[in-house]
Amino acid sequence: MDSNDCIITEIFKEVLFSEEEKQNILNHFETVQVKKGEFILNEGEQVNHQYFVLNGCLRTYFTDKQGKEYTLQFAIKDWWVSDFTAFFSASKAIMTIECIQEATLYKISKQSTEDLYKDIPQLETFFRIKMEKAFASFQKRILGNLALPAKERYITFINTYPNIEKSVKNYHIASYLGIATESLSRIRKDIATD
Amino acid sequence: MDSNDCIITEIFKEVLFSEEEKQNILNHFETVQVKKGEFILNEGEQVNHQYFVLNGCLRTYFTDKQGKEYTLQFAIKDWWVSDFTAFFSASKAIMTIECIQEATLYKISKQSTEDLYKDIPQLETFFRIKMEKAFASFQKRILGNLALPAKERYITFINTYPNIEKSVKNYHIASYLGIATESLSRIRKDIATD
DNA sequence: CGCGACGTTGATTTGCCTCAACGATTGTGG
DNA sequence: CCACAATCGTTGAGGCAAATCAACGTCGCG
Repeated sequence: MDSNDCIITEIFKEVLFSEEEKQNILNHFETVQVKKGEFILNEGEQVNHQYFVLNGCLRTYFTDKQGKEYTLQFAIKDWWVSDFTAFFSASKAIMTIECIQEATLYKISKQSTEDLYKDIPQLETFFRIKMEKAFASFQKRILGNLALPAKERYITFINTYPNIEKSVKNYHIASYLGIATESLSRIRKDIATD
Repeated sequence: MDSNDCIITEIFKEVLFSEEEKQNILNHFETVQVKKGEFILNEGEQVNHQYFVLNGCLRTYFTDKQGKEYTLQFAIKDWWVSDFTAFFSASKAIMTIECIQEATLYKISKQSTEDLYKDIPQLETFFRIKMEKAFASFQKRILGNLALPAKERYITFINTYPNIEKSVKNYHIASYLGIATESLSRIRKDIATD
């Protein structure tokens, strides 16, 4: 029961549950281990799960017709990851999720998520608030993309996600910022010579 | 009671309530009438309310240091509007909300929203799902801004929001797309001569 | 009617992309 | 553990999409 408590507190740090509730929650989660270079979701697949990242790093990206990749987000410790647009509407993925640093994940299905909402209303509140924060961060990103030039977007990125910066390749960051790897290289050089 | 039913069904179309619940909900809402050119929120103000748009049109925009405006979103009939980032965290607005076409709004405070979540769990579900959809549309916008050139973004916009297009000035659309008004003008010309 | 707001057009500039080549670093098999 | 290949990052040259600056139509409204 000790290690179970551990999982629960990892995922739902702020929430308190009864023993019965804990057991109920645990029955819906499954641990997954993924290696660098593996994919937990491919474009076109049905999206039935969301994942909580215990450790490691993943990236969610979109691939356009020319094969260019655009990173929507990185996920490290304590983040949830999925193609949420598809997950919420129980439809097919338009995104790919790649493991870029060996990771341990807790996996839960959409059905389980909804069952838990019914059984434990606090969980619906928990996920609602998570959503609100994710929404806010997306809003910030949209404004940043509209209002800031590439250099400032890069600076904002490394300030906002100092932990992620260490785990990912520069070309991943470039694809997150929406610029070419060469441009990022020049920006870095430019910043270095201040 | 008839007109009250009307308000409730306007806002929460999909949800069914008891008479008691309806009365409870109504006690928390207030009708607001705003004229073109008026503001329902200014940058720096405490954000305590969100608004449901019954009719008319508003725009939420961010202003940078140089005074340039970036439209985050338009709101027409059936949309909710606020500086949600600030609303969720009960903090100060970084956005301005301007009425660009005379509008009727239903207004509710953050406190009231949370009280209603406790009294009527269906409402928390309702708002959670709203959030999920808003999150999905923001995700789409981020990817569009990263992956598409200005012309394609404009075409996507007028296809996605044909109703909004009629209500707003071209320079509002330009500020939504993140381009100069002159560029939008040239894109429109370009599209016209196909 | 005339003024101000809005939209268009032209000329020029600029930030970033693309293409190409070349260092640096990492990983792997002998 | 080294050698070599593959991957990743950097640099340079040239091009393009969109910004900026400036001027000029056009429309709606007091």
